[in-house]
Amino acid sequence: MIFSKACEYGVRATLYIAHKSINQERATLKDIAVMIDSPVAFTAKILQQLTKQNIITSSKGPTGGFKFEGTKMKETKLLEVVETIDGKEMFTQCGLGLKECSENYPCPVHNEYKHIREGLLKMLQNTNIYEMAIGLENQETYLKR
Amino acid sequence: MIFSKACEYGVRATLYIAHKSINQERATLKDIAVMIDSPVAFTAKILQQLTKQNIITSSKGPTGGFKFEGTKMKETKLLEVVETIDGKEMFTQCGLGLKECSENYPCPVHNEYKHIREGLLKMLQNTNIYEMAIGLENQETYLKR
DNA sequence: ATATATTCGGATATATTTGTCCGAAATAAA
DNA sequence: TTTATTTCGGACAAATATATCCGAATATAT
Repeated sequence: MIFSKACEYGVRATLYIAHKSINQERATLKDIAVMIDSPVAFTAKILQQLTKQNIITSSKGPTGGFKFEGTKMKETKLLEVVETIDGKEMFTQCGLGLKECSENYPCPVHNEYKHIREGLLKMLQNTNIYEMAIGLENQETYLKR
Repeated sequence: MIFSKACEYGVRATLYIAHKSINQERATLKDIAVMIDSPVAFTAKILQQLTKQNIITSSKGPTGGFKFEGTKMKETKLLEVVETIDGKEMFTQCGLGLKECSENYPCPVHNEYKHIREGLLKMLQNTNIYEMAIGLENQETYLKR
């Protein structure tokens, strides 16, 4: 509920692609959708966003698909994926929806909410794609069910 | 973005009602909508939910409106308001949308996300309506703009 | 009694998110 | 060059969230 459905699919797809890239394999849209259990065409749109942001690369035709280029996977944080799909607003906006909420003009939950928001941001900044893909590799973590 | 728009309005309305109740005054729908800057009819629906949950009470007719009964305001935590409107799912669901995500079958963000979710839950459990209404009373915090 | 002010509840409208469809473009292999 | 396989992009559809409208029910005061 913190992340949109699109973002959930996006992160799962990204991690699956990373997992494949570690083994020098491309991931096709069909493959991805099956492996992360997501709607194919909707997933395609999300992958296009990630491709435009140069997080992943795509190629068409047979042998085409999605992958991480070079060391990109090790340099990319979860935050970049989330921001590409859900935007940065969730890390800046007021918990009660006020436009002008700030230290000088705080809403009633300003301080308490700020900590949550910052915790989330730090978590996403500190989590990198490669490390999570290794967890998948070792079957310590999963992307569907 | 963590809370729905309905929930944002609901919390703001609740705090305004609490603020009025401290001064032994009722809050009418119109009054509330103006003071928290929310759409009137939509706010009405949300207040009905809170009334059905017995968080606030309502009365019809002239002199009618919404208020906190007796010591209710001091006993009510922010969590109850949020759960009434947005449900409990946000405190239990997987960050990547998996149905069966758990300690035994974790998604790649399971542990990291768990801390965020629990932090949010604790924050909402520890925040009570009365204390926040006092902040409004003292003009240390605000409900609109 | 009547008029007035309020909440309640159902139907409807609008906006956004989620999801689908399909033809075009690109690429590789036969 | 043809065929097969893939992503791309635009239009469309469905589901959900947000918001409005209006008459009914209720309560108060005149």
